[in-house]
Amino acid sequence: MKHKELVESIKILKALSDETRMSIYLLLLQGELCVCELVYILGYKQSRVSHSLRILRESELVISNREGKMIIYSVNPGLGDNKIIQGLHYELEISEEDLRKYKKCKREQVRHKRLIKKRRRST
Amino acid sequence: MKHKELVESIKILKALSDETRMSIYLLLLQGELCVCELVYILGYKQSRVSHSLRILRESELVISNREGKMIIYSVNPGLGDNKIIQGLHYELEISEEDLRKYKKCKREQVRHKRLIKKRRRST
DNA sequence: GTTTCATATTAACAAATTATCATATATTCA
DNA sequence: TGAATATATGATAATTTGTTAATATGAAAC
Repeated sequence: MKHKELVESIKILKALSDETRMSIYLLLLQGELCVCELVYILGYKQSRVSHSLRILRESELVISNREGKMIIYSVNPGLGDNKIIQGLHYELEISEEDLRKYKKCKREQVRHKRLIKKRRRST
Repeated sequence: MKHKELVESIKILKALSDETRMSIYLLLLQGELCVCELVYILGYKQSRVSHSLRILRESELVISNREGKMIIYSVNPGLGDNKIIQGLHYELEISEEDLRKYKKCKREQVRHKRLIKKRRRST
């Protein structure tokens, strides 16, 4: 049925037609991130990020993988040959501020430090 | 400012992330149409079509031109080199039913008959 | 086992969106 | 001028969406 494809595409468009979710998506385009890194970079409440990620997941724009306590999100490679997505990647760019924060997050190794925090505290 | 482009793109995505508006847009991709033709094809209330067209107009996805009593809508040719739009055109297709109705509308010359209706009646 | 940490989920609420009805505007024709 | 036609607009109710606070889940450390 042709109509189903259309509904799927509309779901993708709707998922990205929100600044919160678009910011997250553009960040994930830089590389995979766990939820706490996204919270760190964007400064949003954790539940806000989680809800947004759920919608991005349900539209199949992103995928997730558990790694221990953390859940790592990344863009769905299966959508690589979708022309809408390709156009989007060509046309849109992460904001300068988000990129700056992303780099800071990586420089400070936010994810890694969380992983070893417990260990340090217990010694 | 980079951010403004992002907001503009999100506006386009939002405008198309609705079945009513997407149907209208895909129909206009077939060729320009007046409001009464869209109402004829889609079977929606006239105000519903008008409101949808306004949002498509405000996001600059479509343009309008008055021709006498009628207002003719068409896709904005200015967006031709937008990669998102290009991907959209590649990826999405009008539904079979809408296409059938579109052809019927053209075959029956719905627009033209409206224009001459008055004349005929007055003779 | 309990505690801690990362994330998801639920519930509640305000804000935004959608479709419709009724009405207004603008154009043509007589 | 006034009637008829095509479209736009405003107001409203119904629905959906986005955010938050609070709570639940699930994994790892102890």
